[in-house]
Amino acid sequence: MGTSLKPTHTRSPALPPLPDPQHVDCRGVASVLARVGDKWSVFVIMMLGDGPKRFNELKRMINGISQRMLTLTLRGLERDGLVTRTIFPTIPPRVDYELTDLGRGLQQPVKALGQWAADHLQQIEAARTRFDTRNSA
Amino acid sequence: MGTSLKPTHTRSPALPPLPDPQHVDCRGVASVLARVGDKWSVFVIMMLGDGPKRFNELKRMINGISQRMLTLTLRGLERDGLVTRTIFPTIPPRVDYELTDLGRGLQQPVKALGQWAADHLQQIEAARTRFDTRNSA
DNA sequence: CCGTATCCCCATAGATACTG
DNA sequence: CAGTATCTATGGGGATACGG
Repeated sequence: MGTSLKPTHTRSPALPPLPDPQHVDCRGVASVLARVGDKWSVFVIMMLGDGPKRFNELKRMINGISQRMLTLTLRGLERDGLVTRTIFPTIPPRVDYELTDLGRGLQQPVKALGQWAADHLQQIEAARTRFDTRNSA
Repeated sequence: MGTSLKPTHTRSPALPPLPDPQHVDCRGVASVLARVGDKWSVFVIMMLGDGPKRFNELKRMINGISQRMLTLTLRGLERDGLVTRTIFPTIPPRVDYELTDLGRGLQQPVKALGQWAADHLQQIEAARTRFDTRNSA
């Protein structure tokens, strides 16, 4: 947004326009990035890429996630409108989670990032080893 | 939506090949995503987009970051080979941080993600409000 | 089967003070 | 100017047990 050019408080000569984390846009964007950086969210989003899944189905697919964390992660994604939660009042109960259009949209940039990460993992790990070696010596 | 018309859940008795977070690739990718999800890393990477910056220059640009956090963030980025640290043994001392080629490469997918976040922030915030309203009632 | 509730640990962020 | 050192506190995340 090109927010109006209000000459703020005339405090400092010129405030940086974009990089202020307190700025609304930055904070909003950061909150989305935080979700991506979330330990489990990305995995869940990827799992749901090929159709709806049930709770325990997801739990089994994502090896290592606790029931609690899966619930919290799904709630967070649901809250952000990225997945839908559908309850089938059967016995035993059944709940399906499915990506929304918004969630599917997020998949692309996330995949791009994941692709980049996979492509450069070698370089990064090499850099880490080098750094650790230099520093531990 | 267009997901293939899977007749059933074809419950595979075997283990899923890709989505195991314990798998090396997944963990590696996750570690990169974690860095992106880091509260400050993305800001720093963006700040360095237009040339090298000094420590306090960055600190001033990123409103709200503490000295400690900036140091830790920069160390992490340096460790991953995303930024370089150049010391000028002058008085007073001067240290320049600059994006490496690797770091510049990471900028693109990150920008794409940031762009998506900015584009859909309205939708997400609306979803959050709706969810919170429904749930608090 | 699908969650919520509780307890506990420790990793991390912030504030502050000090050094090269 | 550019850090390091130290302390504290907040909360993320795992394990477990119980409820609908």
